[in-house]
Amino acid sequence: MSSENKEESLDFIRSRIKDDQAKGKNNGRVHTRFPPEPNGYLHLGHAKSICLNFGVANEFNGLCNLRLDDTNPVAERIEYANAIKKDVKWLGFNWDNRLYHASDYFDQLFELASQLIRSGKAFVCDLAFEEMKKLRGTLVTPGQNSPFRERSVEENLNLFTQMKNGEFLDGAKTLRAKIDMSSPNMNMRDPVIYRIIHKEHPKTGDKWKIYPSYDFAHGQSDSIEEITHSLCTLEFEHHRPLYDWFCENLNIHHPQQIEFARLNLTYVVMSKRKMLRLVEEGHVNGWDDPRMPTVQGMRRRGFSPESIHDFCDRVGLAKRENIIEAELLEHCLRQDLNKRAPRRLGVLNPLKLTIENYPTNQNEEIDAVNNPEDESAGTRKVPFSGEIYIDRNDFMEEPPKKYFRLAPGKEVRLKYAYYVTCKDFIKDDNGEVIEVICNYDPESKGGNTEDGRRVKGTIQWVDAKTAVPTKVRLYDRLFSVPNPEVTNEGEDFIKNINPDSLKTLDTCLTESNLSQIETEVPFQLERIGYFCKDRDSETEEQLILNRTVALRDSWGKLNKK
RNA sequence: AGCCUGGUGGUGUAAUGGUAGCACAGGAGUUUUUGGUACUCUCAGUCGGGGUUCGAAUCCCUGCCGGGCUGCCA
Repeated sequence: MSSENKEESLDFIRSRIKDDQAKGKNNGRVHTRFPPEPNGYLHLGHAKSICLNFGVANEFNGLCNLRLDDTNPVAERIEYANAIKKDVKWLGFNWDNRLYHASDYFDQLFELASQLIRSGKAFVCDLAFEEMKKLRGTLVTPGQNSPFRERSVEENLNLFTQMKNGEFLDGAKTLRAKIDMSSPNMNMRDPVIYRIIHKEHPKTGDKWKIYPSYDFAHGQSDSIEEITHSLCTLEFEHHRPLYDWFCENLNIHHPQQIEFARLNLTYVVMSKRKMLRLVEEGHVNGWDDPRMPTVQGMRRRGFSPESIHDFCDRVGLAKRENIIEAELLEHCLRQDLNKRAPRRLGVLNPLKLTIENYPTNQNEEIDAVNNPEDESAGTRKVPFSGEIYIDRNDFMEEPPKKYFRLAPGKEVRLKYAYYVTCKDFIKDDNGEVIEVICNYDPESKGGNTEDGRRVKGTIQWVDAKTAVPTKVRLYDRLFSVPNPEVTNEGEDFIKNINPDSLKTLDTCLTESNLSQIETEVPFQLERIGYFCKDRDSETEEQLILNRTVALRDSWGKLNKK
């Protein structure tokens, strides 16, 4: 029954692939690819596509290639290509020996273009950019044929070879497919398939002076790699007729292009162009800023690959436009971290707490549970003494109703340690509380007593002598509105940046066990949130923590009302 | 304006002619040595109008609304 339900709830792409496989299309073979252009860093939207393509291959007993779509040397860089490979790997996917580049196929692509010329289906056009634009027509009016459309095959072949040899300047000539200038689909109005670019290519050096356009490179690369299902986002829908036209007219293996809606997330922007602006204008500290939805940013923030997989599984797959609520991402993150992240103690805004009746100069080691969700994580020793720090917001001189924490005369449990009762507190000249004086109950070691008395409040603490001075970066949403694209007249998304998306706390204290924590491996500071060590800790020679995500806070929520 | 495409609770996604379900978010509660977690309950939906049918989210017609398309970007 349950497996039946599972089958029924396949997304539209998977059910289509399943049908194809059942019908024996491509001999039941399933082969996908993830084809990023190496002109920027991967983001969560790419992660969705990666999970889809590699996931489908995995589920249908097929393969997925990684292909760098490097057909335009003007924008592309090796640096990006390397980052892409690293990110895909980090996400946990394996392309084995199937790393390809569109540029691997430049010879074959040139030959395919020549074949098109020989069959009278492509021609060299001398029209300048503006003239070509003019003749293309508009959305509602048909275009006109290029005056160069009827050149002979021989002339076309010669000119194309001359283009290849670098005998013309950039933009002087193009190779165009000969399709239909009156097509309602602009992509079919004799699209350019090769353009002249005198620019060194990261992979092929100065061998080529002409480069294939997306439409001519992408589908043909799919075909060469014998891809069966070419999954892409909705904006390529109008290109599918062209994709199909090339395969048919070249008489080559014909993969099926299927389009799906791209991922959008609230409180961020997900386009390369907009993200570039954030970086260039200094609104964030680079592509790997933990506030960025890039794979590298998320990694630095403390996201696990598993949480991203889970998210990509849950966002679903369809053709309708969507904006996923950031809360879902946070949910996936917390769910993963909750069961795996070790617990530690720390205070963000330290307030001194002195235990008056604790024996002077006594020290102890308290046993603390590493993860209540995972018994195998065991316990650790945490130093304790009569001088500790608690978090400033865990003490109130005049507590509101239902405040379970420390206040004059009230008793709380120091997590894993003892019950303490507030006897007094000290203020400075500004009226700010600077120290809390307590007595502890020696019988309450471990956090409970034989008399079974109920102590509702439990707070975290750190030992004054051994605590590690720590800098903490509290990250919040990059934008202050769910959809940053929605702006007033004359303004743009930059206006919607959340001015408080990063707050740095310099005087935090964390338990001594944190000194040997690994970079980018998240842990939980109990009652606060999940954090991980930032790589800046090395250069600044101080423990620097990034807040991955806060714990859900029903007390804070209650107070907002 | 033309062409393509889509419209199911707040959000996302199922149900393909037969009881509109799931998740997140919201609300209420139980448990709790994290105001965390877990668990329970709950709020809330088929874009409108016609038609076909015993029966329509699903099929047909029509209207409305959203997205995309006039790069030698991908």
